[in-house]
Amino acid sequence: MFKELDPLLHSQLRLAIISLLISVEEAEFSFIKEKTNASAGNISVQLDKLQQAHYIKIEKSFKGKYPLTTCSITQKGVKAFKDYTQALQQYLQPSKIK
Amino acid sequence: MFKELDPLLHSQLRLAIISLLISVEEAEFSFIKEKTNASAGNISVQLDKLQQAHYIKIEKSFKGKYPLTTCSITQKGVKAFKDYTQALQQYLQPSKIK
DNA sequence: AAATTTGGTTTATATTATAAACTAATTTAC
DNA sequence: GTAAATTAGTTTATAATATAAACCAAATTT
Repeated sequence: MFKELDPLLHSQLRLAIISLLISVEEAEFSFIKEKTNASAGNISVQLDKLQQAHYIKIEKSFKGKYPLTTCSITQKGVKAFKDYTQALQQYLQPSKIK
Repeated sequence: MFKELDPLLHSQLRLAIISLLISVEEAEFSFIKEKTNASAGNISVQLDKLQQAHYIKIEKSFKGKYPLTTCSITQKGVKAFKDYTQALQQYLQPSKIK
C-alpha cells in the first residue's frame, strides 16, 4: 500500500538541501545555510550523510583566503529525489479506494 | 524560505496513518495494521502520539469478546495534515527563483 | 490442558536530528 | 602588535524518535 520513503530524504533539513541543489548548478555552504536557516553544524553533518550516499558531491577549495565548501547534486541524488517525491504522493493524495 | 514541517506528521508511519484516516469515517487497529504493514507495537505507540496531539480520537470497545480499537481523525488532525502537505510543496517543487 | 491466536501495550534499543563546543585561520579594533 | 571578533566550517554530546522485541490477558483451537 504505502511505499518506503527513503529515510535519507525523509528528513526536513536533508530534503531542503536536496531541494535547493536540484535547481542550481552548485551551491556554497553559506548559501545553504542562508536558505535553510539551519545551524552550520547540522548542515555539515547532513551534507556528509548525503555525500556518503553519493546523493551529492562536495568540493573543498578556497575563496580568497577562506575555506569554501561547494556542493552539487549527482544523478543518483536526482533519481532518489524523484523516487521520493513519487512515493510521497501516495501519502499526500489519499483516496477512498485503498 | 522553507516552512517548518510538523514533526508529528513528518514520520512515515504517522503520515500513513493520517493518510488512511483522512479518507474514512473511522478505522480499526487491524485495518491500519494491514494497510501500513507496520508492527502492532509501532502502530500502538504512534496512535498514542497522534491522540495526545489531538490529531485523532481513539475509542476502545469490544468486538464480540475481543478488544477493539477504533480510530478517527479530528478537525485538528485534518488541519494539521493540510498544513503539512502545503508546507511540503516548497520542498517538492523547487524553483530557480529562491 | 497445552499450544496458538487475537488484540493489543510496555519497554528496550538503536538511530537521528540537532545544538553546543571546538578548531583554525583571518580580520578588525584599540 | 595583540586582543577580540568574524569566517567557515568540524566534531562531539545529548535529547528525541522510530522501531521491534518482549510482554499481557483473554479466547480459541488441537
